[in-house]
Amino acid sequence: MIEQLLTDTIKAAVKSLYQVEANPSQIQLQNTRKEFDGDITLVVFPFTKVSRKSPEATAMEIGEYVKLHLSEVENYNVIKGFLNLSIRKEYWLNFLASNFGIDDFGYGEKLNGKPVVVEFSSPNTNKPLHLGHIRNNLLGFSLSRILEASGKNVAKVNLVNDRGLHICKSMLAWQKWGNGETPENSGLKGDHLVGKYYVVFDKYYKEEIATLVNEGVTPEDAAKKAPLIIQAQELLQKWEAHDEGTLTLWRTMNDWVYEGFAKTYKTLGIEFDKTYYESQTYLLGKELVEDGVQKGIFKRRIDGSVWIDLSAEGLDEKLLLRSDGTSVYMTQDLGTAQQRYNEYNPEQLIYVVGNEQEYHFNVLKVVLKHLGCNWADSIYHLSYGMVELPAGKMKSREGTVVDADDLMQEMFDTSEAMARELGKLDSFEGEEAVNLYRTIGLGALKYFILKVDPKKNMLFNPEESIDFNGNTGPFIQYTYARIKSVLRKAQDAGFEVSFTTDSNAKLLKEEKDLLKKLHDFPVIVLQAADMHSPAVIANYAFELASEYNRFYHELTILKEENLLSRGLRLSLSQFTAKVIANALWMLGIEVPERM
RNA sequence: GGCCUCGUAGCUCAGUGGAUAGAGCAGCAGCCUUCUAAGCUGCGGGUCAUAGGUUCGAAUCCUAUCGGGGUCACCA
Repeated sequence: MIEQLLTDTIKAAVKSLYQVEANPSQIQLQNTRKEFDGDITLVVFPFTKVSRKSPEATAMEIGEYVKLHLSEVENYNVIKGFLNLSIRKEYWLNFLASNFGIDDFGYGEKLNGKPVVVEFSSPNTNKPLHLGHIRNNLLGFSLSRILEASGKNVAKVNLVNDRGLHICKSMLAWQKWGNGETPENSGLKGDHLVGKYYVVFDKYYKEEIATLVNEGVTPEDAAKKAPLIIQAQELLQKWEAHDEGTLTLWRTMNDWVYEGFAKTYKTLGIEFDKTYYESQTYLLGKELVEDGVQKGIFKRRIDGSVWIDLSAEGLDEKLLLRSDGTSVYMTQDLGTAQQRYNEYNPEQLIYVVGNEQEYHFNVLKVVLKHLGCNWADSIYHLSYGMVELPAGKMKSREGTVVDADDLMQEMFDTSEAMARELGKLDSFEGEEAVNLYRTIGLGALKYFILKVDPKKNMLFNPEESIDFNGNTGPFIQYTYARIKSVLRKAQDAGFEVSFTTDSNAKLLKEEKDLLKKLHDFPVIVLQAADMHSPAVIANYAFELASEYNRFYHELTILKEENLLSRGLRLSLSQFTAKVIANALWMLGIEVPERM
């Protein structure tokens, strides 16, 4: 790569000119800004101390040395403290010739290292998936693919939270008010049906609290003493005591939910290598806690509850086991972390979980360290912000939750309506048209969510967000489809798309800019894997597509007189299409061959 | 209140130590005998929350303040 050659040469230049060994961090290379001549720019301010000369004079000296000693550098110019280096067109042409046939261009070398385990989705079985889960699922899936592309061995795992008080609430409500309703006899999707009874529980629970408050009970006490919540707690105890009737109902209702989830995941286009269920792992956590009590790491209070005091670490006291012996969230997570370590011995253990659980993961790490698990440092919490609606936070009780299934359907419908309006569907028939608007609708949704930095809260406006123009997934898909169309026409006209560079080929400024953009792709992938951010890939994909679209305007390939240029442009187009497809693959977005 | 986090154009977001801070949307003005106008070109729009500090250089790092969000449960 040219960057390495430049770094080495600049290092030699500094040594020869100023008799000083240059620190790698001092050699700051960046892409030259569009408005200046040159391709790669060296910031020379860091060297003015050793050169004892003005920034301009220092840049001139280094520029002269580099031009003389590195044949790839054609020329240089100096503006203030910036040394702009022009790279010979042969370098770019060779880069294109040697890479445009490589299918996995941009992907890192496949390393046979320890696996990276990525946990994402992690749904509860008491309600259907909503917009917040969509952000989680898309981030987790895309992150897995980026890591995979960077050469890692990735295991995508899902941890279904299928037990706990919240599930008992749905079960209780169904027992009381369900009248035997099933997905079959109601036509409701299983997860939606169970979610309905979760809401029913909440409704009657609220009523009971209100009644108690009217009788003079404080709201806090009312919330604890309402008959429904007590019955739900009893149900949880029966569950943990393996009561057969409770277990049967629990299995039945969970199966309904899983059937619903499977459909949602399929529509969203994500899958997992392995799915864990908390009902099968929480006991491991209890064992760990008992172990900790034996070793004196945790303390058991008189009422039977188990705690750890983390005030020395600046955290609070934390409950690890309830006084009635049932496990809490932390108990389960300790167990699943240990299990994952045993099973995978991972290089890194990534959890894609919302930022409201940052405290939880800090505690998890510290508790594991108290237990002597040095591998706790390999835990990384990819924390993402909430998705907000124009009206504010999503609240299930107020019915402001954007349901995942509804949202995707709406995206499909809108993309179909748009396509019809633009006349895009005219040459498509039946299933092909259906697939197209699903691909585009999903592309719009995925890109919209992934282009935002994960750690930030983001706003989702249902009316305005469904956009297919500008910085959107469909724009990038459109660019890809257009390139494919060009290539088809060229091939039909008998032009060879395979190409070897000829130093006589013209290389326009636009072509060079596009090549530079493509040239950066492998670095972008590594960067995104490092900072765990699909947003880096998404924004790159848009910039690349924009660059090509502007350039496309000038193309007129099929009318071009100069055959050499036509060959260059066709291969440049093909290469661009491949990089776009690779970038979109990492985002989990499909590319349509025509649209 | 303690801790964490965010604050960039009317709106949604990039940029996280370098040059004159960028896109898209919205607004205005143009461009379809060319491969596909889901596109392209141009115009207007900024005290990078505020005040200090660090340095050759700060939207970016540090401190304080203001504002939004999160968290500090025998919920998950």
